[in-house]
Amino acid sequence: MAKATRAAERREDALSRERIVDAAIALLDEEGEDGLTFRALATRLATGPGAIYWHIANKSELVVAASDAIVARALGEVPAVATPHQAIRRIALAVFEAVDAHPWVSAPLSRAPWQTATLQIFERIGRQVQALGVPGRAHFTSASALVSYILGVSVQNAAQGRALEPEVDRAAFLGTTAAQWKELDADEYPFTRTVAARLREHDDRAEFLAGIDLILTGVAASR
Amino acid sequence: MAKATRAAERREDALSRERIVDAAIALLDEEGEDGLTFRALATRLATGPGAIYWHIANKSELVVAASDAIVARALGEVPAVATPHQAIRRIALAVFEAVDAHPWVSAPLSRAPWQTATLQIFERIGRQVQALGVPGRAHFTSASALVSYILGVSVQNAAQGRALEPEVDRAAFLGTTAAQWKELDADEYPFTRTVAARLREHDDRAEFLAGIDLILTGVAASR
DNA sequence: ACCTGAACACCGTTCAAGT
DNA sequence: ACCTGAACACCGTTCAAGT
Repeated sequence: MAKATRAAERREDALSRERIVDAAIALLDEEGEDGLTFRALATRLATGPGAIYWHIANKSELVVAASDAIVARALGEVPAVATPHQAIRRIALAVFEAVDAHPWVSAPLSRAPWQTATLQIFERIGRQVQALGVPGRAHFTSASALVSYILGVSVQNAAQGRALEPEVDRAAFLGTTAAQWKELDADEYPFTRTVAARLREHDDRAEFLAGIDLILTGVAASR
Repeated sequence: MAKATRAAERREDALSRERIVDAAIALLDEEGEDGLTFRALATRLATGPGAIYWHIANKSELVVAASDAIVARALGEVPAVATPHQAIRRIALAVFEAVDAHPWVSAPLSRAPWQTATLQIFERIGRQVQALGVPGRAHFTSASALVSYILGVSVQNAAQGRALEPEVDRAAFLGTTAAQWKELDADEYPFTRTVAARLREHDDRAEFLAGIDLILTGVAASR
């Protein structure tokens, strides 16, 4: 190891990929997607914007690394449970809540497919699908469907949260949306108008898990 | 109607929201997401960038309007079919293929929830769910799950396509990915390694529709 | 090897001035 | 009412120069 490298490692304020990613996560959480700029990040790391490029290729790679870290952390905290069905629900919920807490994860998750984060979710879900005891040829399809659904809902939910003014609470928001839906054109939106009433008692997490159960029922039926 | 307005309407090169959105779609299709700038758009419309702001509030609204147009067009072309199950597959496939052909639709679709496009898909799917004859309380959950899945897969698939170099064909890409999956760490990715072989015979559309069938099986079981 | 920060080549958006 | 285009306030990224 070169002398210069060791010296840099010893300084606790030395730049590193890890420190940069951590600072990026903090910035994204505090200021939102638009808050992450190389200038703001450099200021936070007490350096110039150019320094970051020695450790990371570009902004896209930085955001992907940040989202990988969030997903890895979330999956690492999923507790072991008795049945594969329960395990799948736990993994799904962990992803949902991670994206809900860090809405900026949506962008890399839906922009960079089969990155580490997606692959980790796929792997974790896939193992439980295997454990369900369905035929081998159904494994890939079932795991893919579950992962697509999980990502789809999580991304949609995060967008919902982002669109909301912070001071508007969920109940008020659902009430407003329900009212809007009821005023839609009766010929164009008959279904939406009919289910608008149901929106008031809407529970995102419960609805999300109900969808998981729907898919798992379908998977079980393929036995 | 004011004289000035009528005069403008008569000139075939007069600016209008519709002409702007059409030009934006063309630009997005030809140059990709980064190709849409107010300067490029203004050049194409033979005007200055400021002129556009008279008709459209900002870039976000423009991209949402463009994606709404794409989805509306795609849904408008879905043929009527015999069974609700078949109809749901057709609607799903129409969305999938629209997003595949216009990958930039992904961004507004996953960023602006319950915009016109999402609502239209929800409505169309919902009507067919009603026709399936499941109990009323299951309508909302079933339609939501289907829409989330459809959007999830479509967005993920579009990202896949965008990541690919244009000259790399699908077969070669799947081969490379399968090879990469097989070289993953055996302890960390046992499932992914196992299903890697299946990737070579992977058919995106077939896999997508298999997922739809999975959910519909689950919906039917809730009767 | 790693850091600095000015500079480059862009953006979206605004706005005074025109017609 | 609608259009023009210069100007403002930013960006991500590069790179010569430093240590």
